[in-house]
Amino acid sequence: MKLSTRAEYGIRVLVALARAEGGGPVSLSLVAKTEKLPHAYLEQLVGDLRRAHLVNATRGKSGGYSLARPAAEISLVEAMRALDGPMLEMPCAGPDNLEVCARPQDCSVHDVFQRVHDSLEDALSATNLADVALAAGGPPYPMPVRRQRDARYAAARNTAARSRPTSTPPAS
Amino acid sequence: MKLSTRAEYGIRVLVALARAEGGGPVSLSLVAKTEKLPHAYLEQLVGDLRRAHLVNATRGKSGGYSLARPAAEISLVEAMRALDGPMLEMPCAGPDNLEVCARPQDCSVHDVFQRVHDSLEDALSATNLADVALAAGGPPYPMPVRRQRDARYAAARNTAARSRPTSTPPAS
DNA sequence: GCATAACCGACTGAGACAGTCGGGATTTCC
DNA sequence: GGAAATCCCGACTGTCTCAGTCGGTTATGC
Repeated sequence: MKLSTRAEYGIRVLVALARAEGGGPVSLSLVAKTEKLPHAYLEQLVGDLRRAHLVNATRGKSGGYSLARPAAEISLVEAMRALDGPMLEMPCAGPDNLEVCARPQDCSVHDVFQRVHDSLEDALSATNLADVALAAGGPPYPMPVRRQRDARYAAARNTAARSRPTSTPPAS
Repeated sequence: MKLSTRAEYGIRVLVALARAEGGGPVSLSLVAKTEKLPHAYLEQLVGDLRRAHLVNATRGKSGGYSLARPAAEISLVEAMRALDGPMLEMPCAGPDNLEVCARPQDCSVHDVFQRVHDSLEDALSATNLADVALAAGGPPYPMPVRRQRDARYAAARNTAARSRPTSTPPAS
């Protein structure tokens, strides 16, 4: 039962964005440097977050990422799913993977893992990014003040509107 | 967030043993056949269960495995730990892995994952094998009736008493 | 002494994970 | 119109774990 670095790093990025909420986009390189994480790798992860409509991207110089919705409205379960696929993947658990159980009438573990799955999901959905950002405390995320394109929760000009046929299954 | 087959199969075996409780040892080949699981692989897993003192083994013809304690006293969290190592492994979560967090004063995710870890553990420790075996319902585990060596919860003649220096860290 | 069981260590193929790399497309600033 | 900073994307790669297999040894019952 291991947590992937994808999930960890991805959530760190989201928390960073939450702490910078309202202050215009934050560049990935800044996050990478501050959190001491590999930039090129983060690009992959944050791509998933964007495709899941959790963050918006702004291209070009002085661009970066910002949360697509207020931090208080983004739960960790969304983040985890976007980053890591369905929770507790296994033939007999979770509404995510609808695989048919190989032992139909007599599966001894079906119910248990369903319960475990649910409690995991509860714990994650009960927490949102604002909570985490707040709990992280400390100084707000370092952020160079600069003219911003008034892009607070701006329309998602990326991804959604780009006529990409949204052929993006929520996760790998 | 994936559940290993180790955990799944191992718990299936334990449930099988729980359903046969009180009826002498059950051979692995029977379990493997009934549950349609690879026998050689199960041998590995059940070895871990034995080293964790969750099952007792009886060698020789008409031997097999039985639970080391009453099913009602074996929680799933024990089983999971024996089979799969610490829950929710990651640098910032759980009392199991005491790794030092790389971002001491400012780790934004420490608390969250701690909470997730705890709720996972709660869910698992709240359930014991007797519950699962009962919930599995259906007919009791198929089991050839045969003379038994009065080995209900017999002293753990294996493993523990064999002067093996117990150099068995709970998991890999 | 033979059949059946637990035990053990070594081996292996496939796939995931954790990145890296090189380039392309956008936007801003000068 | 550059130059620079950013997002964006696909391909590649080494390492490791997972899921099993295999061959052989030891113990027990008949």
